[in-house]
Amino acid sequence: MAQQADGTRRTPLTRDRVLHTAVALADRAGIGSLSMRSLAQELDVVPMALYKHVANKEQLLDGMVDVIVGEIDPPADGADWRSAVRGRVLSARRALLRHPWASQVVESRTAPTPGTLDYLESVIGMFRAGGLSADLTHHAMHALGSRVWGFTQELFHGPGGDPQAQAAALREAADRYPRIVEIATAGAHDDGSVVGRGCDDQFEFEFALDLLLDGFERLHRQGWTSAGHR
Amino acid sequence: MAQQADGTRRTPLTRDRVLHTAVALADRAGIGSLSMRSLAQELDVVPMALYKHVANKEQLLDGMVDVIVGEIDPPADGADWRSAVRGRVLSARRALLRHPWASQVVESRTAPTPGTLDYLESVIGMFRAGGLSADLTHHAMHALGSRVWGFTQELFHGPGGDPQAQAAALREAADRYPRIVEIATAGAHDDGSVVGRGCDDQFEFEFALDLLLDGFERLHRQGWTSAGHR
DNA sequence: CGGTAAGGTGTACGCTGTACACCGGTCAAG
DNA sequence: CTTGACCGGTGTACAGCGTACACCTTACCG
Repeated sequence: MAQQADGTRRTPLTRDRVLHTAVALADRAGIGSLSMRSLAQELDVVPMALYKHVANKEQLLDGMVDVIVGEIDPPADGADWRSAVRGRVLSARRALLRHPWASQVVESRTAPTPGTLDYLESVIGMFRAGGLSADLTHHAMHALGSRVWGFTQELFHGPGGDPQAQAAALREAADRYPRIVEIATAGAHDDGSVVGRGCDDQFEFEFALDLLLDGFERLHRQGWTSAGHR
Repeated sequence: MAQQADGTRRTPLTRDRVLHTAVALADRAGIGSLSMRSLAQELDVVPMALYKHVANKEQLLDGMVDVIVGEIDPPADGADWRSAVRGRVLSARRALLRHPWASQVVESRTAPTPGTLDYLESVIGMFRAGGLSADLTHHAMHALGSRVWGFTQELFHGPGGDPQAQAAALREAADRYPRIVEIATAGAHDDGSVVGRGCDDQFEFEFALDLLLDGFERLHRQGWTSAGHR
């Protein structure tokens, strides 16, 4: 045992190795083909061996989330709260985009992981250090929602197939959904002649993020409090 | 066949009956216990019978989404775009909240359903009727993201267990996550003595929605266009 | 009256997560 | 030096899932 056929000792399983291999496998093969069995095979081990390092699959996914959260850059210091938050969130976005399955897994978590709590604690700290009240910060965090993670909940982010064909199908339905078609083409590029590649996700994300941060700043400056609104 | 033991003719299966029974079952037993087998049993039919009315489970979920979308009130007319959109989105929220599993299922859809497209078409129409440019409307829709459905992507919306115990655990970790604890209690109620029931979701949702709508209105008034920003 | 199609049935397959018993190796205590 | 406990990897097994496929009954239409 702990020996391979050729007699060389196998690098032992650890929780870390399990987690990082799982992340790599999900990156390569998609989250859909990550099963306890496929992961075990990847680690050249029997499926049940994983359970010595991870309580169950849910906890495996929790651990994977924390691996990704660990890739988020530390807070920049010396910046005003607005750009500090902005920068951190965009860093989270970069981390999440590196792993296409990540947003889906983050969404599916039912309880916060330790890494998650650390991250939130730190983002909240930025608002507070900037002088925003605990009250406003509370509502700001809710307003950001999943956007703190750097992703917008896209309506229909799925594989979607060939975008060319999809665009064609949409144009075909232009009499039923004229405004969707109009909106889908608007803002996509300067020449609106082709439906083409769709719109710039990064731009859309920053647009919404800045809109929210602008709102927070405005409310902060005018000393807004939730007291009068409830 | 098509007879029950007592000889009375069984009401025949239809796509609609399948869909509505599925919704009711998910409401009652939770989305987690909705399987093709459990749904079949509910309909007093063999599992494979469902496949004569629904291509597969994904399409079943699509159909269930459209049932919920069908519960959204039609647009109010005669209102300015801002309150028209607001009202419609809040109606969507009411529909979604009636079915706790709905937001999760909506999120999991990979391609838009017909009902979904109708709804989006109509919301877009409200912005356009209010005079917003196709460009601004495009970005506005992206900014709203899943909020058009009336739900914020909550960080960790899970069962979470006893909130009392959860709050106690959080307070216990107050030295590790002091700002999270502070923020969790802030804005929850006027007397901050108890962590208690958490915060008012409805308020949080409307706060963020109004912040965004305010932003759209401001940009609209100043004739904003995305051209200069990219 | 007979053929066709629609709809409900039964069986079976491959996949999933994971419970539970087992067992070899390492290491500490007697 | 032996013994016993524990840690970590193994093997088998089970219940549940979605669903492919062949079948059979019934309703209807020419």
